[in-house]
Amino acid sequence: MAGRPREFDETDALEKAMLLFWRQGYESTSLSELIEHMGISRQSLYNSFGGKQQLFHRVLEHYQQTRVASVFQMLEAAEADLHTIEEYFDNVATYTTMPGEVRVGCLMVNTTVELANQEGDAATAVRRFLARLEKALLHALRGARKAGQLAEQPGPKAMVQYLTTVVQGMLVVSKAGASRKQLQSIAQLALSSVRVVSS
Amino acid sequence: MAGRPREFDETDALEKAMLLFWRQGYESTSLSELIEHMGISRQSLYNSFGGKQQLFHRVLEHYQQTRVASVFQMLEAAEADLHTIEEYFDNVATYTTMPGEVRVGCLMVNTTVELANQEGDAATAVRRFLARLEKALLHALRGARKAGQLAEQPGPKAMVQYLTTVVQGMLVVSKAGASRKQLQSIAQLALSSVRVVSS
DNA sequence: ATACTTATTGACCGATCGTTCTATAATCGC
DNA sequence: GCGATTATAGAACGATCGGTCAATAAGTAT
Repeated sequence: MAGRPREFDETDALEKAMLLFWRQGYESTSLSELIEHMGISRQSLYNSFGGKQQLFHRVLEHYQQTRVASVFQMLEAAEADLHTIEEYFDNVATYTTMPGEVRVGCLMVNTTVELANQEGDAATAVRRFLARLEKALLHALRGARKAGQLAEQPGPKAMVQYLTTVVQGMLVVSKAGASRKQLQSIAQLALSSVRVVSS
Repeated sequence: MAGRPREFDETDALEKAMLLFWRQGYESTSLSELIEHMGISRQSLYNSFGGKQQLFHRVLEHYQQTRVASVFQMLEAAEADLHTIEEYFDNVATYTTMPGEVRVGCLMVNTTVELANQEGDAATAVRRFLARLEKALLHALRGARKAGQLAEQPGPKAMVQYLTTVVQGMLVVSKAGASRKQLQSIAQLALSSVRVVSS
């Protein structure tokens, strides 16, 4: 038996909550701000999402579905190779430096820095995300190796950890104001250290 | 004319406040926690430091004086070269993964992610720090160039931005649980992409 | 129409936030 | 000793925090 119908779209509300958490972080975002920007009442937030922590958890899921799922798909495609990884790095350089936008960086990286050492629900989510990214990059690197695009040294696992580290560094310096050009130069350099030396 | 003397050492109190902010971030650290760990009264905090924001500003200064000044000195020494930079990267890998310790990362990087897009006092401090680090690395890179340790490409400025990016990435992944060995491998790889190719 | 279920609204909860006030204590110059 | 000055301790400030309660509204099933 159904009761009164929702007056808002849950995904819309999640999206708006995400934008707020993304900009301000978890602790700095209050419930009052959330319900205002989500356009729902306090009670509706609790009915639909359970509370701040659980809303944040849903937000992290929503972020991954809407912002990074396609990237993972790209990196994990059968034909993925070094060129795919180059494209990914260029995306990072471009997306994080959109002119006129506030530098919000990456929600997962921001959350890592804010909550990774608090052993909560978000910490494990963030760690899973990182493992997932490494897995996707590893797949693309294997494709690159088959295509003869990779240097012999170092091994693929070391390469993966290196590339993810550089990406996270890029997202931090972009928050500090690095330009798109600078980030692209950084990406170039990172990739040159895994690319096979050739003429 | 002097009044009643202080019952605490200001530097000691700053150090204790720093450890708290370092572990928990700015927003997540309350005045009640601060005065408890600093061992002073609420009013003394306001008398001596002016309030939470201004205390945090003092803490950032204290951090740089006690934690990074020696590193800058090292990198900016007249005889600094690629070996000095290697040492610096190894320090980063070691310090951030001390066994048994909570992964607190670097206070300046944490603050960058938490407050860099809020245009406050901390944002400018963090930006100045980053510029300072780049300057120090640039000096060491010039020494390395003179010693014939550097690759021709890319230019020193691009190298500097690249290295600072990798360092910040290392500090993020260390918070997510990367091991010392992994960080050392990452550091190795970063340096190999600026080192001159030789036998 | 009526019972049941769910959503919305807005007041309200105790707790804690950063900050300030008040009163007392300890030191100085005189 | 006596004001002047500064530090301390603790209560108290309004505001806001995350979270809940009670009343009302809007649907469905019978």
